[in-house]
Amino acid sequence: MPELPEVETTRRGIAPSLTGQRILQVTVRERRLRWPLPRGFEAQVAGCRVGGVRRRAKYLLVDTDRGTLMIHLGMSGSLRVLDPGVALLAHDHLDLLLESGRCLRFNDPRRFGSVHWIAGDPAAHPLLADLGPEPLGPDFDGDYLWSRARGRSVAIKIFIMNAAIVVGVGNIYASEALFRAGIRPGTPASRVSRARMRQLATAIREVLAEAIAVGGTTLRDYVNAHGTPGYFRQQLFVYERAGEACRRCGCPIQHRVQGQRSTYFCPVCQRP
DNA sequence: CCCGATTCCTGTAGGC
DNA sequence: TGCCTACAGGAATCGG
Repeated sequence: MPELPEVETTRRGIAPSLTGQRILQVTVRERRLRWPLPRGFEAQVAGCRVGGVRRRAKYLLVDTDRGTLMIHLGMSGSLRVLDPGVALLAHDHLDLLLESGRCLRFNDPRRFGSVHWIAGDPAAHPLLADLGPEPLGPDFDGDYLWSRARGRSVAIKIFIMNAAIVVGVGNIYASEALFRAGIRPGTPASRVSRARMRQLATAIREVLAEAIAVGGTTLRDYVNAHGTPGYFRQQLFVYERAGEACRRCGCPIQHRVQGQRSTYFCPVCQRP
């Protein structure tokens, strides 16, 4: 499931094939995505020239000379750059035909993903306007996390998965970062010390950077722009390892449901 | 404001 | 073998 590292890997994969290209044709096969694709979308996008591809949180922003195409991969979405003539698969919802002859194809079985056309300033879009800082950017550190956690009783794992606090941290990397920082996922955010918050911020940055370096995590569906999986799965310490031995201390990894999400932790390495 | 619950969707896995 | 159910989850939205 695409979190920040998978989205960033996708961005790096598609950007060289898109930048400078004119979008010749837009084909929509399924409009019922997370937000329905409006009529007229095709006409707005066709004919645009791509300036570059950015990422904000888990959104991909394709900048063009007329506006910005914003794409979210949801939990099962993928974007691939394909040579002409590649056969359609189930859930291939959108194609952008490029002047190179290749095609950017959006596939999303569960349709939690979305595609928006933004005519104006992307930063002002309602889905982007209230987002917290980028975890790999200059505005994110332990002191920031600690100050935002004042008066918050919510569990620290829920807290760091809140995009208004910090973006891009999903279920996998939240569990992994909390393991590295030695913090129990259920600890109230306000009870995490400033020193621990600094460790947590460092752990979040490190786990995301390491995952990006190996192309992200593939559990089931995720593939990058070239159709290949990511390899961070073999570096996971706790996620989906319930009952298995902790790689640091050997104790069995525990599993809980927290905020309707699976959470994993080591009861020894992550003391209450 | 804060926080927990609900909702969207479909492929997969497990039980019988 | 086949049917049914539970589960996976990003994030908006709603209700308390």
